[in-house]
Amino acid sequence: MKIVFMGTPDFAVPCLAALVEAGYPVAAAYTQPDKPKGRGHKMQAPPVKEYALEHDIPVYQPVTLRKEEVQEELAALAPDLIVVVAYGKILPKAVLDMPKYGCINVHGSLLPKYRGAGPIQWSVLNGETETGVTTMFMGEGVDTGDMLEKMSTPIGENETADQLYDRLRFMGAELLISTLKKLEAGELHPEKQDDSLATHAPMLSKEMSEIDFTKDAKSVHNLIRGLSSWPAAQTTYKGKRLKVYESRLASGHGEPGTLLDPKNFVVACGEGAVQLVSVQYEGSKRMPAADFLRGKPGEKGEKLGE
RNA sequence: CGCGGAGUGGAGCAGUUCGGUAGCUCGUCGGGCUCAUAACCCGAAGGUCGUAGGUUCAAAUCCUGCCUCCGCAA
Repeated sequence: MKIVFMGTPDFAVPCLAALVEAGYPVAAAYTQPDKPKGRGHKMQAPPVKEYALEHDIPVYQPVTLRKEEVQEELAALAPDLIVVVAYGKILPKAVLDMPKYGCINVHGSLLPKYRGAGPIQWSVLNGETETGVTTMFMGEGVDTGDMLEKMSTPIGENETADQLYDRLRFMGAELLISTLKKLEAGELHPEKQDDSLATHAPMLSKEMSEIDFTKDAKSVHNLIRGLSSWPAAQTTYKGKRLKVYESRLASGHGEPGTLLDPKNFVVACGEGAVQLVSVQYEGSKRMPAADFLRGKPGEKGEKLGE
C-alpha cells in the first residue's frame, strides 16, 4: 500500500516515523514551505521535512494544493492512501478523491469535540479531565470526517498543553498504525460524527494571553496551563512582562493580583490563589520561579498585572 | 542584512554610565542554638567576570572581531 504523508510540525513526526518503522512504503512527504523564522530571518524547515530528508523520503512543499500541476505531480505518485497529520492546508476534493483508500487524518482530540487547529490547548484551557486522539476518513469540512478509532487519556490537573501535546503525538502514531492495520484487514467501521456535539477549537492568539487575576484561581490556572508554552499566559511584574508557564492551585485570598507569599510566588485571584511555578521575565529565559525570585525578590502585598 | 536583550563562584542577579580591593540574595560545607525545622546565629570553600585581540600605569567596566543563549516579530 503506497502512502503519501502530509504533515508539518513536531506533532506529525511520530506518525511519519511510525509509518516508516512499520515498513509502510512512504512515497513522499508533503509539508509546508520553509519559512523565514526565528531571529535574523533564517529559513527554517518544518520538522517533517527534516525527518523525511534523513530517511530519504522525497519532500514536496507546494504553496497550494489547488493548482493543477501540483495535483498532477501528486497523482503521478499514485498513492493508495494519503495520511494527513497537522499539515496546515485544506485538501481540495480532487485530492481527497485521488487515493483508492482515501485520506486518513489523525486529530488531537476526541471528536466531535474540539475540531480545528488548537484541540489540545483548548482541552486544557477548558479544564477537561480527559482527551485523546481520533483517526478519521477526511471529508470536505474541517475535521468532520467519519471517525475510525479513538484512544483516550486523562489530563493531569497540573498538566500543560505542551506536556499533553507531547504525549498525544505518540498516541496519535500508535493509533494511526492500529487504524492502518484494520484498514488492510477490512475491519474498520467508520462512524459518523454527531454534529450537535461538535465544538470548535481555533488557533490560539496572543490576545488571550493576558492573565486576569480577578477570575477564580482555577480559571487562571487553566489559562496558564493551556497557553503553555505558546503564546504563554502573561502578566507584568515590577513593570516588565512576565510569562507564566506553569502553576499550581494554592490556598489564600486577597486583592486579585496581590503577591501573598513572596517566597513561593503565590498570587491572589478573584477566588483562591495560584502559585507561579515556571516563569520567564522580559529579556530573560524561562526558569523555575524559585530561581527567578533570587534575582528579583518580591514583597508581600506587591501587585502583579499593572 | 527585521528589531532588541544577555553571558560575573553551583542558581538567579547587581556592579559597566564616570576604568582603580569581586558584591547581593540563595545554595553547598563546617559549627552553634532548638523537642524540632525549609527557621535563626557564627564561620568557610568556591569566580583567569563567554572568548580572542586592542587602548591604558591599571579593564568586569572603553574599542574591535568571534562564540553561545534569549525576548519581540512570525
